[in-house]
Amino acid sequence: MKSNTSPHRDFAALLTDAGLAVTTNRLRVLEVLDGSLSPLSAGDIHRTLARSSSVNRVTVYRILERLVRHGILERLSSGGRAFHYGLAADTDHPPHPHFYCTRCGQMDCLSPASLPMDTTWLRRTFPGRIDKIEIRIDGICKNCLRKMKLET
Amino acid sequence: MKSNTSPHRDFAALLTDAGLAVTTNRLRVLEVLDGSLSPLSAGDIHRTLARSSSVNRVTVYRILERLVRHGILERLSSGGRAFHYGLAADTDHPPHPHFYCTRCGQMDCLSPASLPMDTTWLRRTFPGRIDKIEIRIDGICKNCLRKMKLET
DNA sequence: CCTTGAATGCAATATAGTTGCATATCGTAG
DNA sequence: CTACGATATGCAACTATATTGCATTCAAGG
Ligand SMILES: [Mn+2]
Ligand SMILES: [Mn+2]
Ligand SMILES: [Zn+2]
Ligand SMILES: [Zn+2]
Repeated sequence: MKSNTSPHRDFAALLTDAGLAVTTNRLRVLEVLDGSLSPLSAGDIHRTLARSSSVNRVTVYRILERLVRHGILERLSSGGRAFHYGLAADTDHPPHPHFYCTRCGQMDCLSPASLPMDTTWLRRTFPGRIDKIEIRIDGICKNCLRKMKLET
Repeated sequence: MKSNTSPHRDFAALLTDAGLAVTTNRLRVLEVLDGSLSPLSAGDIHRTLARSSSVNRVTVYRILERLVRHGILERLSSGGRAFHYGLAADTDHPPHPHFYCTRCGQMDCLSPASLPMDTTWLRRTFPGRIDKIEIRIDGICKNCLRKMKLET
């Protein structure tokens, strides 16, 4: 029985299909990201993994890089200095904008419908190759706004 | 006589109006960005300035940070590791998406009309504070595409 | 099991940006 | 015009994030 509310995919198959070895570290990275509501930085992921068992942070960087290059993860620039990573868009997880809180560094997924946009003209007329379109909203998240009020 | 095709603004006045001291370095940073067709990284700007006279790179970082905080410049995340800076949007220079070439690192301004989008619903319903909306297209620029073909 | 190429760990290195503090410059009051 | 206080700049050290080289371990196929 496979739940369709909790979207745990078969990550081993996902890796195999991409021609990648199935290793504990790769599965654990994917599980962390799958379990997260929002994209995480390499540091976030490394800290999370390190709580259950030791992984080298370089390994985390290499896994992320590799999974991004195979289209399994997507890498988002965050408005801060660290990239954030999330499961790549696919049929039941369409591309969407993200919100980045410049105070706490938290990144959130927004609904795909929150910022509707038509890319067909751009894609038809742009003279280079388009690989990705990234939309990021920067600001202060709800939680931080509340904290800021309390502080004053 | 003031040209209206070549958009050299009175940067000294711009600084004064913002309550900032008018220094040679600040004027030179603004001139470099005004003369550039596309947003530049702090490193680009520093190299350009250093060709005519010596400036410390820390000074460039501090100028950029300050001008961004006063709304004179805007800071764009680039898909790579370095931020890029350009003159902030205003009435005759509306916000627009940017293209980032992942091969040569060049960033280009796109026409504001190239990716039309309606932000009103998002702005009305988002529970946090929205400071900026950034749209970036990543890919390979025309020039790099040509070079890549020649190489193969 | 064995073999082999890929994955991982670890140390060193790279890149971009930041901080502390001393000195130089700007803006203004006299 | 000059002097003074505030701020900008230079320089060195430092931080945060990511990458590279190389030795060791592990996964996948026979
Ligand atoms: Mn997302
Ligand atoms: Mn632009
Ligand atoms: Zn926040
Ligand atoms: Zn290019």
